[in-house]
Amino acid sequence: MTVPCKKCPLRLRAAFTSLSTDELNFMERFKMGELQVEAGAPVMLEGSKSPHFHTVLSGVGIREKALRDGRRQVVNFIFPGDLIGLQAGMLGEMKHGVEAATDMTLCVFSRERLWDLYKQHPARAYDVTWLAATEEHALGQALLSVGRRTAREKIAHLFAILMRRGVESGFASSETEMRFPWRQQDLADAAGISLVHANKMIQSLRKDGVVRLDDGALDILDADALREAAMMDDEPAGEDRPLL
Amino acid sequence: MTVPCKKCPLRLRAAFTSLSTDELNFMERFKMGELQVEAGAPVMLEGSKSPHFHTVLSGVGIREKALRDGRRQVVNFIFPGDLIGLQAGMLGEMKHGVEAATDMTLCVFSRERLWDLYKQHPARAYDVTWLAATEEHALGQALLSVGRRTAREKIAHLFAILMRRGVESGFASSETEMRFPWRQQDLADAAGISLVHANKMIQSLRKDGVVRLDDGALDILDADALREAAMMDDEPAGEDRPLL
DNA sequence: CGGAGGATTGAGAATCTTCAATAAACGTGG
DNA sequence: CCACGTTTATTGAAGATTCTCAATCCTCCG
Repeated sequence: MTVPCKKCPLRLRAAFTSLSTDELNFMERFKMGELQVEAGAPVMLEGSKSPHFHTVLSGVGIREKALRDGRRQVVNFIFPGDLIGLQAGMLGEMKHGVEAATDMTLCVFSRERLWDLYKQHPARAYDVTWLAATEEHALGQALLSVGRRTAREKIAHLFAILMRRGVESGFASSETEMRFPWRQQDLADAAGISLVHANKMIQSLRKDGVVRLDDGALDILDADALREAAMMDDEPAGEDRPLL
Repeated sequence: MTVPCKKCPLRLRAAFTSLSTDELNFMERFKMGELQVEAGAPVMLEGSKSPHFHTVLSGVGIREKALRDGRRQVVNFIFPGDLIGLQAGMLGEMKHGVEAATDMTLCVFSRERLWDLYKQHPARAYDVTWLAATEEHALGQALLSVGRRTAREKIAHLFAILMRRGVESGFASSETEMRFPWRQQDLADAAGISLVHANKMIQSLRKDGVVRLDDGALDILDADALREAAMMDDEPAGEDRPLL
């Protein structure tokens, strides 16, 4: 049994802007169903040409790309409310793979009707572009980090970013604590460093009392120290994020 | 004297899709003027809140971000036809700076009227999203490169990507030769390596007869060797790219 | 109990960075 | 036309960071 858009639990969160009744009705016809994916399983494969795209209803995952010899880069982390597969919708095929880190449930939309959305609901089309621009911003941040931060700064930055996204999306259980289903290998591949070295940087942050990370949970012990270790310039809190 | 959209020289290129008369008229009212920027000068500053955004009519440049201590990452290279400042339009402020590498001339659009575009010309709104999605793809590629390629592969990959963009946009003078106004420091900052090491990797590619780079010109001497050195999987040629 | 996946640690090896010096190219003022 | 300052390119060498290899440990699960 699928959740009707009118009762979408994500929409209750303050972080998402609200839709008119008319728009909700459209979305409801737009929505083709739901998709369940198990932790560890692929959601979409790099290069695939799915006729669908998705919004994450619950759970988290990663976006990843690979070189032909297998070297892997985690491009981004996925949280509830994120749009998946827009690239396939616009560009014909997925330019990265998506993998579930926890069990995930996804809203399934028809790629064909994306065009109807643009024609009939320009405000929602605007939202789609907003999401794409935000995604672009996130990738730019990641690129700066991977290109110019030291290994320790990269790991600290990842923790800071992940926690922020967790809080914004409601995935985190508090401002400082969050379930952490990702492997150290995922962190290493996101930071562009080796697994061994990633582990050593995590140890360093632990030793200095900046974060705790065990039993699949992340705990920010000293937020200021973390920002410092991550070389972050404090950004103002994000505005409301559109949904679907 | 500014170029009317109807006579936009870029539109003549096969790589750009064509607009209806109606749309051209709209674009003409949308366009507020032209902007000239000298080589080396900033086009937009990171964090700025310009009421305008732009399409590049001629010339090339770079997008860059910086850490607060000055470490710089070149996020992307800009070619004719590229959209600049969409982020400021959607997100309120520029998330990266833009700098001219050659003299550039830009089309100036009003940020406020972007919304009118969405309401009145959904097909063009779709194009804007297409451009954003393509940009996102490019950043994903860059991230994979910076995170997982070796220094030599990174430099080779940059040459390959730059040449491809140059050819697609008409900036390159042939399939293998292109004016190259960027400094080695820009390449290093794009690859996420030091200037000294970037220079050594360039030397290595020269020594192996892969590229020539001097007098401000890049010459691909052996395209296959370049793809090999860059660890590229050959992508099919890009489809038509929308303009404005 | 045995196997698999993940985390941890030590150590030598490589890649890459920083420092430092020189060379080449170019525009400016005299 | 030349001297000079500025910017960019080039090269060598020492030093760091980061990587790879390899072993151990731990937890979970059938």
